[in-house]
Amino acid sequence: MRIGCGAARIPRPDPVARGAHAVRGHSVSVVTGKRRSATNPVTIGDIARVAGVSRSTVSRAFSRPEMLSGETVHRVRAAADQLGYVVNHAARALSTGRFGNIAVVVPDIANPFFPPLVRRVQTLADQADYAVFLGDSDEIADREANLTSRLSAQVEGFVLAAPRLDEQRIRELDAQRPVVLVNRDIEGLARVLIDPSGGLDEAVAHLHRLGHRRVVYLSGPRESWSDQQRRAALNRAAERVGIEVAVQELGRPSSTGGRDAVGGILASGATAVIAFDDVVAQGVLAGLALRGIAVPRDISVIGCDDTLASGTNPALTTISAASAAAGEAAAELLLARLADAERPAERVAIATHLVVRETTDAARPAARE
Amino acid sequence: MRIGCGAARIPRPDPVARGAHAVRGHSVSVVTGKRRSATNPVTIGDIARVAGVSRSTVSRAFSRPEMLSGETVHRVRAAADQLGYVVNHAARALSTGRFGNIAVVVPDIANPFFPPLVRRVQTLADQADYAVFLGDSDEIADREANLTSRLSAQVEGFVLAAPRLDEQRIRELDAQRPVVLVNRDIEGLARVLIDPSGGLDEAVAHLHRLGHRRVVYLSGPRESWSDQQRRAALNRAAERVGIEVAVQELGRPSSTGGRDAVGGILASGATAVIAFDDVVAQGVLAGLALRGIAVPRDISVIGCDDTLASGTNPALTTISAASAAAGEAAAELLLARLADAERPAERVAIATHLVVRETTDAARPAARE
DNA sequence: GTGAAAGCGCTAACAC
DNA sequence: GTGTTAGCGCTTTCAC
Repeated sequence: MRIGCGAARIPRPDPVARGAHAVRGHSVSVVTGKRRSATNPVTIGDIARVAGVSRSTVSRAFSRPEMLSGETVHRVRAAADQLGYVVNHAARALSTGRFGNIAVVVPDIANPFFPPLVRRVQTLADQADYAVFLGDSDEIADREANLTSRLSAQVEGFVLAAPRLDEQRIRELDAQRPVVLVNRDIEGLARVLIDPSGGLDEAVAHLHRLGHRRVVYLSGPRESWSDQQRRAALNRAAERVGIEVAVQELGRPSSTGGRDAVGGILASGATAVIAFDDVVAQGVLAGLALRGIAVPRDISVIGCDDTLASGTNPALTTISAASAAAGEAAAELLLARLADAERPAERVAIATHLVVRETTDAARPAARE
Repeated sequence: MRIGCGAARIPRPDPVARGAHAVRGHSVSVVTGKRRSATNPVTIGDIARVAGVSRSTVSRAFSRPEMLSGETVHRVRAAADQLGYVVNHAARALSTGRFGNIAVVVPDIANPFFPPLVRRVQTLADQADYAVFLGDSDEIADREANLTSRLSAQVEGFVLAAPRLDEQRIRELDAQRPVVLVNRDIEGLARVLIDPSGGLDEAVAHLHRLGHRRVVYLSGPRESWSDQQRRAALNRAAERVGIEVAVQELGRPSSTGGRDAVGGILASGATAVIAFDDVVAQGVLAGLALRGIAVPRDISVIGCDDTLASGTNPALTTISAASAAAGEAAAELLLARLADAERPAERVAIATHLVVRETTDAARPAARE
């Protein structure tokens, strides 16, 4: 048994002994008799002891070094480095309310629209010393609600990308923690909106010029703001030039969904397809290929989001969406808001345009006309 | 001044008055007069007051309801629901050491190999009531180190996917918190390994059968275990059948990297290309198309990971990698470990095979031979 | 410039 | 079965 450790409670025998045994309340094999703290391997108290100062001083050395003598700061920092200290944000948050965490919630991280967005958010957050939680709602509003409420006690703010939640719940969340929306337009909230109308106007004009008079729109999820915008913008543009639009409901955007929609597309008699996104469009391409229907000879296909680059077969004409740019704008909005609570909730709009691929133009006068 | 509140310290006057003042230390514009607690809007103490029980009882009603009378549990839960209570995991962690968080760290979330993996991890974690942090190291070992150390005080464990960190630092991390590796083989650590040899054997046999005798391998990042494995497995298989392999170093896998490699590929005189992953292979396809070189007539291309489905042009022959399956296995390993600390670190292997696309077989006898 | 003490929200020995 | 008390790691008045 060790003797002579005068401290009121012996915090931690020594670096080696530390880290060896179980958690409070559990009787784990006590053979070694060692145990590390519930959370941090090295705490402010450890540093205080080594540096010969109080815990407050150590704390200040990190958060308000200007309050301390340079000498002290240096000594504390040295001790911290030596011990390998890393701040416990959770504990800090308990007293400051600042977690140093934000959350990004998406409907489906496997949908190629979102990874570039998430990546930008993560990068900017990291630069501002925030860590990021990722929530994947699987396109389900209630799961999104669970995620956000679960997370709200650990984050300072949210980026909700294409949220499926109803407006009411989003407003409630925003009342708790600052929220930045991507592709969802709620008055008074910070939001980044990708406006599809520019790209769709061009797409419709393009199709019209090529002789198409009837197109089918393969929709996205009902809850999707983007889908609503695209639908509306398409109808407006089509009406203007005298093109007829038939909508085919698809729900969750997926390649198989697009493939399975081919039957309906052909039955509709349309000569061109505009898909909710590139993933769906790619499925359509695959489905058409299976039936031996040639694109663009027999039918034209246009996607949205420009997520598949020129990788499809044939290379897909699409409408740009700039998801990374949206992620960047969202992160900036949120971080600025966290840095300055008084900042008003801004609204950022991102324009789109038609991207016609060089290799093959998916839009052509339909042979069946 | 309020009198008669016998408690040693007055916790909080009442629900309305609460939230009425500024953040500790900050003098915020008090016009609205509203302000919530540093972290949670409603705490265990609030519930205790409403339900007329002690805070411990409230706590127990959630963590160990079987200790309490059904009546009490019910009353507490009712009060909690009414107030809209959500547990503060950070505070809980401070006393239990259990955060209810895990972290997934990837080199590049925009690389299509990772989203399905991350998604599976997130889904399984969610089911076990864990929230997940996402770290994107941008392929940089030091950033990965920062992320993991930053996060280690808020998570119970890590999934490190294709980590770029050196073995030593990974071991140190694992000593702090359980780590599960994906595509990195470190003895004694839990890991999920996708074994490329099956698929590469098939690919090489396939190419050999078609008459190819010289292939170029477009490598991945040096730090990548997967790349090392693929390189080695390819060399073994090639040697066996008498095919010559030229390696072209590429670093970070990207479509543009693949496209820019085309010059070197052509100069090498090889008749087939095996790329580190599908993204690179797609870039090669694009680069070849730009030069008017036909695949598979003039040269054959095979990818890895099967991340682009049949969306490339022409549809890409590739080697399966099952990133979702890897994510699932990794999550299971980690969650099992968290539920039972005594569990040994397992090693899971995932086999691969060659996926020859229906539309067009990218491997053919080279015309230039 | 630095230390003592209280407290963030929660859990867990230890009474009763 | 339930309340009391102490304490997780950190910050922050308030003294000195």
